[in-house]
Amino acid sequence: MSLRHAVLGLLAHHPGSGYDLLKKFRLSLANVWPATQSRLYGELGKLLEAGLIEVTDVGARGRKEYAVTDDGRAELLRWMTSPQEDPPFRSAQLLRVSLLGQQSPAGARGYLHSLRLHAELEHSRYQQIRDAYDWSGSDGFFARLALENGLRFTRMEVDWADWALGRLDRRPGQ
Amino acid sequence: MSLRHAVLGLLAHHPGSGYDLLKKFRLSLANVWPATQSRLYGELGKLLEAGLIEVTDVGARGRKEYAVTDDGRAELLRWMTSPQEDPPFRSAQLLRVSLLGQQSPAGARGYLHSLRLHAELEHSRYQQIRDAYDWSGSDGFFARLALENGLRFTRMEVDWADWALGRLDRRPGQ
DNA sequence: TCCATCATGTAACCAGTTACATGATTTC
DNA sequence: GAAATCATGTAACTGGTTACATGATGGA
Repeated sequence: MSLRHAVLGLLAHHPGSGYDLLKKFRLSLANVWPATQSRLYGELGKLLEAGLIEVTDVGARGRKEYAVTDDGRAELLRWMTSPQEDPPFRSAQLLRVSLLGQQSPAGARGYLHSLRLHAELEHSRYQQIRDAYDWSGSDGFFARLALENGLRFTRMEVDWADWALGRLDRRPGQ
Repeated sequence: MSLRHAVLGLLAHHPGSGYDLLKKFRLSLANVWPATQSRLYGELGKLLEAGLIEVTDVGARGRKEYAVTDDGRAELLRWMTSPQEDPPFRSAQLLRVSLLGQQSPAGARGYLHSLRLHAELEHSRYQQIRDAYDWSGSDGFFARLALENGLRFTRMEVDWADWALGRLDRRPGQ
């Protein structure tokens, strides 16, 4: 249940409409917690019903501006220190690796290669983001931390794939 | 839609009942693609209906032994080279980091500390698994690759947390 | 005989996806 | 006047969770 908290966090930073939030999800939060438009509006409705946000303004074209309530801010802080309720870790990539024994040796090698390539592309994508922005503002500080995590993660994936490919080559028996 | 492929992969390796599979999910696959009992039985039903698996034996206590069909094997191979249909990446941890600006500086530091601690515990848990098993068999080869990914990931998280904490300390202005 | 384990399922609910639907306002 | 953008929503479906429910069998 984290889309809820992403919304609370964004609205705590600055009030806005569903449409405004959607843009933030497409930009800064896309690599961390992507959200679809329909889901976002649904969650805004639930948040409103639960009293965690409120409508502070209704503008042109039916635009509703939302802001967090005190209850919402409390819920946000509660969640901040509750990592135990996070969704369990799942990785289709690692699942494939685990099941690679069902593949031909060439297929297995090919998959590890494609993982390596993908990680490398992601890594340079993150590098571009890093180099394109000015992170000195107070706004960008924590986004920069998250980005660094992405950079290091993709770097790790490339290194790991190299290690795995090496081990596969030196594999005893077949 | 990957529980489906986890099941196909396990059954392709060796036929078995839902109960058998459940044990494998609790042991080897728990860190990669956890599954609940109810979901697993549900998926077996769907797989059967779709003709990707078949019942090869009915034993005591209503035990049904399943095996993959040719269609199932084909589907497994198709999925193996289709990473584009994987679920989108989401991380509640990184979402928290991104929203850490809503916290007090002490709260932010505390959260990064707790992340570091958690990563360290996970790392030593993986180390214990690595040291407790004999990975030389053909069976364990790919599981060992997945485990190494976990080891490197948790290592990366610890290093990243240290880097982030250092940056937080040296943060200009407040 | 009792307990652990084997063994399978259902029901209610929550989170997320894709596709569909509608209409107002601004800008060229 | 047409097109882009602003703006909000609904419906059908899939995947996942927790909790509930039931019963057989083997060994102490």
